[in-house]
Parts: sequence; structure tokens; C-alpha cells
Amino acid sequence: MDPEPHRIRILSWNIDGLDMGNIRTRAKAVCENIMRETPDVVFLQEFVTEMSDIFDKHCGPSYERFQAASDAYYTAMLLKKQTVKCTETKVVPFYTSRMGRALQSAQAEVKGIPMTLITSHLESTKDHAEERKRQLTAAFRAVNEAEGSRTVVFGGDLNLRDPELAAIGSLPDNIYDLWEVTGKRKEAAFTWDLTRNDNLEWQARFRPKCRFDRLYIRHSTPRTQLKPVYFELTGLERIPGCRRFPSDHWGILAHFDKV
Amino acid sequence: MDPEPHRIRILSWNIDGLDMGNIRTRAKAVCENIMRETPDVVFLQEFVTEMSDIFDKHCGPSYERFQAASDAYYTAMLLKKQTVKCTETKVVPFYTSRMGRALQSAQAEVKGIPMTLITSHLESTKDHAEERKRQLTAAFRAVNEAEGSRTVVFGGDLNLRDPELAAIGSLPDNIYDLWEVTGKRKEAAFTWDLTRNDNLEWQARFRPKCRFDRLYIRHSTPRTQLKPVYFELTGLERIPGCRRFPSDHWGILAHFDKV
DNA sequence: CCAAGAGTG
DNA sequence: CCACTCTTG
Ligand SMILES: [Mg+2]
Ligand SMILES: [Mg+2]
Repeated sequence: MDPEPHRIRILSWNIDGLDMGNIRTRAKAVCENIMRETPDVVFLQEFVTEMSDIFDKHCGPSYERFQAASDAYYTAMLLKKQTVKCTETKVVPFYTSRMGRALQSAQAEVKGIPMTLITSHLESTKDHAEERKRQLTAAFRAVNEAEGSRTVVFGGDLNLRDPELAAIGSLPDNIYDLWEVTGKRKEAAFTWDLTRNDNLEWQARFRPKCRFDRLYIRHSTPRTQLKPVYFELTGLERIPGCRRFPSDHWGILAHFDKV
Repeated sequence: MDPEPHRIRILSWNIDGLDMGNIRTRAKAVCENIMRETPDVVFLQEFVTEMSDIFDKHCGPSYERFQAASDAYYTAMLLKKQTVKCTETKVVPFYTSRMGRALQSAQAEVKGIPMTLITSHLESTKDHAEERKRQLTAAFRAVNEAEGSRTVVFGGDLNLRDPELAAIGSLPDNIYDLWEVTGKRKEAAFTWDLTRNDNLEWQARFRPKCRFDRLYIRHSTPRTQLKPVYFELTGLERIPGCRRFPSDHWGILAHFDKV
């Protein structure tokens, strides 16, 4: 019995597997967040092997996990067993990435709606804007290569700065930013925000904040099947004990209504 | 008696006053080059006080010199006494420059032609592209603020990369690159070329070459008064004795016919 | 994973 | 004054 038959939720979160400090405590906090929010689809970035057994234990009963790799750090997708039927998964490395980044995708039916789910952790840091723009362009191309009958949600830690998006000609006309179309809520803008998140060792006076993590939707045609209704941050609470956040990034959680 | 009554020549040269090695020997070589080429107008970048008396001695009899500053390093203009009547000089600092850069200009009659002469040493290094683009935009604005009856030549060490020019919308329609309109001669493209110029101490394997130094013209209206006919590099010969070049940049020399 | 700056080849 | 890497705040 689905208590929310008309609602679909998708979470994306960079869970900072590169920080070995409290890695298992933080991973457990991420899992508990997922089991509390119960999104249908989860995109994870910076998943590392050290987290595998924790995710197996906490999320394994409810979610199927697809990993883009098995060494270093990588993306992963969790698909809720109750509501998602996955028919195909794919990983396409960005061959010019210097950081081992890739585009991970899945064909799935989510509460009966045919969807293409795509995530990535695009090239990091301002210095690598050129490579990142190539990757984003490739990702948008992948979005639009999906069959028209499918609703496509693409997102992840895109490490994106707005001028970079402008430089590649802004968003394709048929792709929408879920934070934007749900009202551009200021409280949900900055997904990596060192004025609020002190997980990183940071001795600089300047506290940067960026909207690195984003989710996009391309609707199915001719009939739109999902209506974006809400976009929120998650992972905002400190873990009791270590007093750290689950990650240096907040998670982003998008809510849709079936229409 | 002017041996070339229908010819005007303008030289621009970054003479590397920041390299104290052989500074006076190199300055003298620059002066000798000027006295040999006898351009009507000279734009200099990286002029330093240590060169003043050398320029006074060698070029002082033939050229009037206007400096944009008197400390650190700065631009200077030499105007040939025989052929140029200067009525106004101006220096406008770029207030967001972190390197003390400025736009230096002069109103002058060159062989009877009313001209606005503008030079600058735009913000250096790839890292400072944003500031450099602002400065270039301001320079083009200054070019087009000159009265239509005047022929404007603007140029110097612009430290420019082609994508930066593209990023600010390319050249204004009425401004022409003198290297381009004289045939884009490959031999005259790279004005800072570490495959040919070893003045800098350089231990890297990669030898960069860039077209940092550029000259632009905006014609007078309704009647064009100067026709660009040739564009060449100068300062290509080593100085006997120290075996170094006068500067790490080549000079750029543009030739015009009065029409 | 910010922005500056320093050091290397 | 290149590109890259590293350190520092
Ligand atoms: Mg990270
Ligand atoms: Mg220099």
C-alpha cells in the first residue's frame, strides 16, 4: 500500500566520501535521512566503498543500489523497491575528465511513470569550468536523447556557476531547473554553504556559498506526467555525538505530483 | 622636408621594464630601433624611470614623450616632433585594476590628419581575464567616444586571448584589427613568442606564444583618411654583446597610407 | 571545495 | 608572463 500514490520524490546528495572523518557515522546519518524521507529515487555523489555495508544494512531492505564504479569515489543511485521498476542502467565515463567523472543513468518506471534518471558529479572547482561545460553539454544531450514518452530527471553535484550555464547557451528550452520552477526559494538556493556548514576545515575569512547541486526535468510529450511542486534542502541537522553534518553539501529533495 | 608625406607609421611595444637585466642596454636598443624606423607615433608599455635618460638622449631630440605615470612601470607615448601636433593628453586609470593599469590617450594631428591615439597595458595573465575584459570594453568605449571626424588608433599590450574578445561580443563593427586587415600574416601573429624569444628565464618544456600586442583602427567619418597597408614585427634582432632581445615582446609596427 | 598566492618546469 | 600544482587563509 503506497500512502502517497500521487507523489514522487527524488533526492540528490553529495555525501562527501572524500572526507574520511566520521565517514561511517555520516553515512549512517545519510541512510537514516533517506529512510525517514523515503524518496523514490536517490542520486548520490562521492559514494565510497567504506559506506557500502552501512547502506546495505540501512537502505538495502528498501532500496536497490546501482553504483557507477567500485573504486575511488563515484555516483550511485538508490531506487525504492516498492515504487520503482528499473529496466536498464548505464554508466558513460566522460573521457576528458581528469577526475574520473561519468554520467550514470537508469531507465525506470516510477509509480507507473516511464522515466529516465540521470546523475553525475561534474568536474570540480572553478579552474575546471571548460571540462565541466563539456560535461554539462553532454548531459543535456543525453537528456534529450531519451524517448519523448519518458519523463527525464537529471541532476547531481554539477559544481556549476551560473555564468558557465550562460556560456553554453543557457538551459535547452525544454529542460527546467526544479529549484527555479518551484519558486526559487532563497532558503533552498545554496547547496554548499560555508556560512551554515562547518564540516570542512576552513581557516579563510571568506565563507563561500554556491548552488552546486541541481535537478532538472524534461517533461514527456505529448502529455506531461509530473508536476514539480516543491524543492527543499535536507541534511541540515547536526549528528548527535560528533556534532558534524552528514556532508559538506546539503541534500536536495524535489517533490512531484502525478498529473 | 618629409620624405614620406603620404605614409604614417605607428609602433607599439612592451619594452619589459620589469626585467632589470640589461635594462639600459635594452632601452638603448629600443631607442635605436625607433630612430631607425622613425614611426610618427610610438606606444610603449612597461616604461620605467631607469629608461628615462636613455630615451631623453636618443629619442628626445626627435620625439616628445608623454608618460602615464612616473613610478613603478607605465605606458608612454612618443610623438614625432616633425609630423605630430598634440593638443591634449589624458590618463584614465582603470579603477578596478589590481596592477595599476590605465588608459592613456592623446588628441593629435598626424601629418595633418586629426587623430585620437590610445594605448594601454591591459591586466596581465590568464587569471585576470575578467578585469581585462572590463578594461578592453572601456577602451572600445573610449575609441567610439572620439569625434567622428577623427581617426582613432588604439593598441598596446592587451594581454588578450581570442576567446576573451569573443566573450565581450567580438570587435565593435566599426573597429578593425590592423593585423587582420593587413592580411593576417602568420609571420606577424605572435608578439610574445617563447619559441623565438629567450629573454625570459624559462625552464618549462612548453613554449607558449600569444598575440598579446594588438593595434586597432576606427576610421573617421564620413571620409576615411587612413588606409592600413602593412603590419610587421620589430625588435627581432639580438643586441650585440649581451645577445638578448630588446624585450620579451616583439614590437608591432603598422603602416598607413593617407587617402 | 573558495580565492590568492607561491613554486615548479 | 605559460600551465600546473601546491599551500595558505
Ligand atoms: Mg566534495
Ligand atoms: Mg612584461
